[in-house]
Amino acid sequence: MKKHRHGIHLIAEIADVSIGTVDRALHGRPGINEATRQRILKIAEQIAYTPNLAARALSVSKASARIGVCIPREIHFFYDQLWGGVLDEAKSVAPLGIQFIHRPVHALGERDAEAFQELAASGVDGIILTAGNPQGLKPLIDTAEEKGIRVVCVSTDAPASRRSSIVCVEPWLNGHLAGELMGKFVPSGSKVAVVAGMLSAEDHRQKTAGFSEAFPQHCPGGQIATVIEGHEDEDESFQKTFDLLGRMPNLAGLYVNTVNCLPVCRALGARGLAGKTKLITTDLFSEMSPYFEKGTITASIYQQPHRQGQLAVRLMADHLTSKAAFPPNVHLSPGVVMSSNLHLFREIRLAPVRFDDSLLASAPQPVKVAKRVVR
Amino acid sequence: MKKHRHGIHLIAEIADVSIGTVDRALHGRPGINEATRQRILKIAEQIAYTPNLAARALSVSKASARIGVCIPREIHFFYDQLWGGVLDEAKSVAPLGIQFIHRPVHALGERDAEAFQELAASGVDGIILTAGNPQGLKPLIDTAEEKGIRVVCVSTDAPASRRSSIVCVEPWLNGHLAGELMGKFVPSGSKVAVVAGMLSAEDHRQKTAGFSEAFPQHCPGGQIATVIEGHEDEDESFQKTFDLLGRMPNLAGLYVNTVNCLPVCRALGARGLAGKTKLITTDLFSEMSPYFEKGTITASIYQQPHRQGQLAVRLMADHLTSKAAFPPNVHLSPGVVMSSNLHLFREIRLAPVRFDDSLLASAPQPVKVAKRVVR
DNA sequence: CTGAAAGCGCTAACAA
DNA sequence: TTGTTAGCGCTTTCAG
Repeated sequence: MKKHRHGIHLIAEIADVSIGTVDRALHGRPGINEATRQRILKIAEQIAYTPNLAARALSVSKASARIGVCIPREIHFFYDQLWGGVLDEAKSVAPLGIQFIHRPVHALGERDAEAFQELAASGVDGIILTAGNPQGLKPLIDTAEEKGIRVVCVSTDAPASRRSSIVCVEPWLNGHLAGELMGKFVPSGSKVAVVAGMLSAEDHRQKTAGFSEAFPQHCPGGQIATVIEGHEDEDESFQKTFDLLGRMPNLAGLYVNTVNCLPVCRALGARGLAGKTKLITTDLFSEMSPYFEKGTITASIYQQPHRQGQLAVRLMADHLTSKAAFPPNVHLSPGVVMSSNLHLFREIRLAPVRFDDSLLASAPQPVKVAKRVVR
Repeated sequence: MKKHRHGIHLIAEIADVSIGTVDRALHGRPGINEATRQRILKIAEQIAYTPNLAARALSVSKASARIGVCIPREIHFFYDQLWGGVLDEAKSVAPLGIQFIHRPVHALGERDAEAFQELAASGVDGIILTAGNPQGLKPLIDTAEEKGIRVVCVSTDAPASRRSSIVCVEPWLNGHLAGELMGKFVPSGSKVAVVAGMLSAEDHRQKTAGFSEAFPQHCPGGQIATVIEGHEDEDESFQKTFDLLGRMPNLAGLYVNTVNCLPVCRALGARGLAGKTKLITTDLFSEMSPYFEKGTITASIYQQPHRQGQLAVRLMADHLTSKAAFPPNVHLSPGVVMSSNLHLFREIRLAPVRFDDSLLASAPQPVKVAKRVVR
C-alpha cells in the first residue's frame, strides 16, 4: 500500500528523483541538469502543482523579518490614522512571523534622522518612513538601501533618494482635483483664493500649484485672486481670512490646502458667507463635521491616511515574504468628502484614536488563548 | 547552551511540562489537571503567546478553513475588478492555510441558488456571495448560517437574510452623493434628468431615490424633470436620451445610475451638448476615459469593486482564523472620479482583467514556477 | 493525568 | 549533479 503523497513529494515520486532535486528545479536554483529540470517542470505543470504557502512560511521560520516604522505622532488628525492603518495591517501579517519596531518621532521631520539611524542600526529588514526632511534623510536612506534595508516612504516622499517605493496622494494632484472641483462649483469668471499653511513647505507649494493649474481650466475666465499663508496658526489664519473676505467680498471660493481649516470656517461664518462662498478643504477630522452639515464646507479632499498605512505595510511585507518587487510608487486617488458621505469616513465614525504606548513595544499581538474550543 | 524555543515549546519549557500538556491547556481539551492548566494559561498570557497559524494549518494538513466564492463573471467592467480583489486577498491569506472554492455564476442572479447550494454542500466554512435575487437566496442563506456556514454578501445585499455581514456601497447613498454633486454643479433652479437601467431593479430604484432626495437639497429650486429607463440596451439608451435632449434642451444635468453610460455620452455628443450638460455617471471602465478628457463626463461615482472584494475576503478570513466578530456591515464611501484623478484608478491604469479559467479550480493558486530566481 | 513522537510540505545545509 | 536530513510550530495518537 503506497502512501498518498502531496506537493513536492508527489512530483519527486513521479519523476523518480529526490525532493531536493524537485526543489532545485522549481526554484531555478543552480546545480541541476537542465534535462531533469525540464522533466520536473513538466510534471509539475501536469499535476497543477501549487506550493503550500503555509508550509513555506513555516519552513526555516525565515519569516522572522523585521520592519521598522518611523512616523510622527503629531498632528493627531492625520497621523493617528496613518498609525492605525500600519497597526491594523501589522496585525494581519503578524501570523506570517513579521515583527515591527516602532520609532515614532514627535512631529513630521523632527529628529527623524536619528530615529532612522537607530532603526537602520537595529537590524531591521525594512523601514517605513514619513520623510519629513528629505534632503537630510536622503544619504541615510541611500546607505540603508545599499545595505539591503528596503525603505518605503509613506505620505511624504524623499523623491531624490533610492527608497524602494512611495505610498502617497501626490500633493500636486490633490490640489489639481480641488481646482477641478472648484472650477465646477463656481460660475464662469469667478475669483477664488487659496489659504495655504506656508508656501515654503514643498507639500503646500505643490498643492497650490496643482490648484492654480486646474482651476482656470475648469472655470472659464476664472482667476486665483490671491494666496495667503496661515502658518498653521489659528489666530493668524482667522485674521488673514477675515481680512481677505472683507477686502474681496465677491470671492466665490476658498481652497484651504492645510489641515488647519477651522479658523477659515469661522471667518466665513463671521462674515456671513458660510455656505455662500464655496469652501474646499483638505483632510478630515471630527471637528469639521458641523461645518459640513451647515454647508460651510462644500467638499474636502481626503488623503486616506489609514489606507496609506495599510498599503505601506503590505508592500513591505509582500516583498519580505515573497520577494515581490516593489512598484516604483503607489499613488492613491484622494477621496472627495461631502455631506452625503461624510459619515462613512473613519475619522467621523470612530472615536479619536489614542496613541497607545504599546506602539513602542514590538510584540506582534496580545494573548488570545481560547478557553474552550468547541468543535 | 540552550536552544531558543518558540510558541508552545517555550511555554512548555517555562512550565516544565511537555508540549502535549500545553496544547491541552490552551485548547481546553480534557485530561489535564485544572491547576496546571491555569498555570500554563498564565504563562501563555505573560509571554503574549500567539499561535502560529501557518503551523496550525500545516499540521495534519487540514486546511484551516475553506471559503466558497459565488460572484458573477458578467458584467466584466465591474465583476472582473471584484474578482480581482477577492483573488488578491485570497493570495495573501493563503499562507494561513485558507483555501478558496470558486463557483462563478454567469451574470448577477443567474442560477445563483444552485451555485450557493453546491457550495454549502461542499463543506465550506464560509461563503462570499453577490446576492442577485435576495428573495430566492434568503432561505438558503439562513439555513447555511444555521449550520454554521457564515455568509458574507458583497456588493449586492440580501438584507432580510441572516447573512453575517455585507460589504458594499449603499445604492441610496451612491445616488445621494451624485445628487449632492449635481446640485453644486448646476445653477439654482436647474432641471436635470435621471437615466436608469430599469427601475424594477432595487439597486436602480434606490440610486434614483437617493439622487432625487439630495439634488433639490443642494440646488435651490432645482427639479428632476424626468427619469428614463434604458433597460441596459445600447440603442434604447441612446435613442431615449437623444429624444429627451431634443425635447428639453435646457436640461442642465444628467445622472446615469447604470454602468451603461456610453450611449448617453454619444447622445450628448450628437446634440452638441457634450461638456455643456453636466453628466454624472456610475462606475468606471476604460472606454469612459475619452469622455472624461473631452469633458463630456463631469464626474463618475465609483464603487471600488476591487476593494469590496478584498474586504469581503478579509472579513471572512479574520473571522475564520481568529473568530473575529463580523461587523454588521461595511459601507464604503463611493469614490468620485473626475478628469484629474481618472488615471489613478485601476480600471484605467491596468489592462482589462481577463477571466481566467483557473478561477474555476479550487486550488488556491495556479502553478507559478519560477524559471529562475535571481537573488 | 502526562509525556513522547510522528508527521504536515517546504527550505536549506550538508553528504555523496 | 543528486540525495539525505534536520527542522519550522502545531495537532494528534499512543504509551506510560
